[in-house]
Amino acid sequence: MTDVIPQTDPLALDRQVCFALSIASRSVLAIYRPLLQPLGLTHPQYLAMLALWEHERLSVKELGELLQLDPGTMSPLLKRLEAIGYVTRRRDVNDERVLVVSLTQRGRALRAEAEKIPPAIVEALGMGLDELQHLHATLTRVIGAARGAAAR
Amino acid sequence: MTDVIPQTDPLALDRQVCFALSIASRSVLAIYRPLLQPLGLTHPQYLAMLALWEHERLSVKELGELLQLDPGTMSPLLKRLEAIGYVTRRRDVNDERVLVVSLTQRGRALRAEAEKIPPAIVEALGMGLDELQHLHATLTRVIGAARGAAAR
DNA sequence: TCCTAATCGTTGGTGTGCAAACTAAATGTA
DNA sequence: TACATTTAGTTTGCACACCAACGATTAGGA
Repeated sequence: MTDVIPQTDPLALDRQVCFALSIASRSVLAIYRPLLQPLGLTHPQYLAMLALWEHERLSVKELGELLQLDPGTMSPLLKRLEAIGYVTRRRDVNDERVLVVSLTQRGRALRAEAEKIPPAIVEALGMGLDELQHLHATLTRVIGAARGAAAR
Repeated sequence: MTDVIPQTDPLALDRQVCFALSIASRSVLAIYRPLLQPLGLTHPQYLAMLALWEHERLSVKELGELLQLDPGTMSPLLKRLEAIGYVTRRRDVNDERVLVVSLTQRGRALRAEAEKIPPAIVEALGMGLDELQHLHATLTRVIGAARGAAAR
């Protein structure tokens, strides 16, 4: 009972879940930033690399679906990854509409560096693994609920 | 036990908390968007209005601290709110460095419209209030942990 | 086969977020 | 009082994130 005065205002800033969600997301990204900088990656670029380390080659559309990002967001992002030299972008031979993104040798090699990041984050956050797993589960439920709402 | 094959790869995309956090944040914001559009507000602008409905008048610095946003982000955002006609921006008479942001009549009146939003969100998400409160508490812990890490 | 519709990615516009350089104003100190 | 320092906002540059319009390609149907 930290609040003597009951918070009844549904518009109180510190009661908004969306507000907590934005800040939490930005705060956690801020921890990644210095760790990703040596790799030359931003956080969305890092997520794209994670997807490629898992799948080796993906179309822009598939990557966008995995990361839940617009093609208009993916397109320039992938061009930057290509400019750095971590991926190649080539039209599919069987369907000239689709652009296949593949890892370069340098992109594949980067994985070894990236493996240091998750433990560094956990260490920096100072939260237990069980707690983080629980958070992950909760967030997954929110994502499901939000996507359900969007579909309606 | 949905996973037959144990997920041991710490770089698996769907195990990253940062990934879940980004997507959850964006997914929830997507629910706000159509609700805020009639008010002519983006989500960050909505958060600024929440702060002003609570405090009536705030300096740019104070607003930035409340919303955890850069002055470089606040500055153009507040100009847009002024252009719409919801706030005024005036230099403080006692200290010409600080810019005081205050609500206009229209800005104050908007609150009545905004009151419909939180229940609409809860309804759309279809999650229980207790569940949302629990999420809020968890996010608050993450924010604290992340801010602690940043300070180190 | 020809034509319409659907698919895939790109481009341009707007609005954040963050960092760094900059201006104006106030503060503290010699 | 004069000057260096600090503080508050603005501006610029870059990278998302989303939307709408567009061009190229493919698939489907008359």
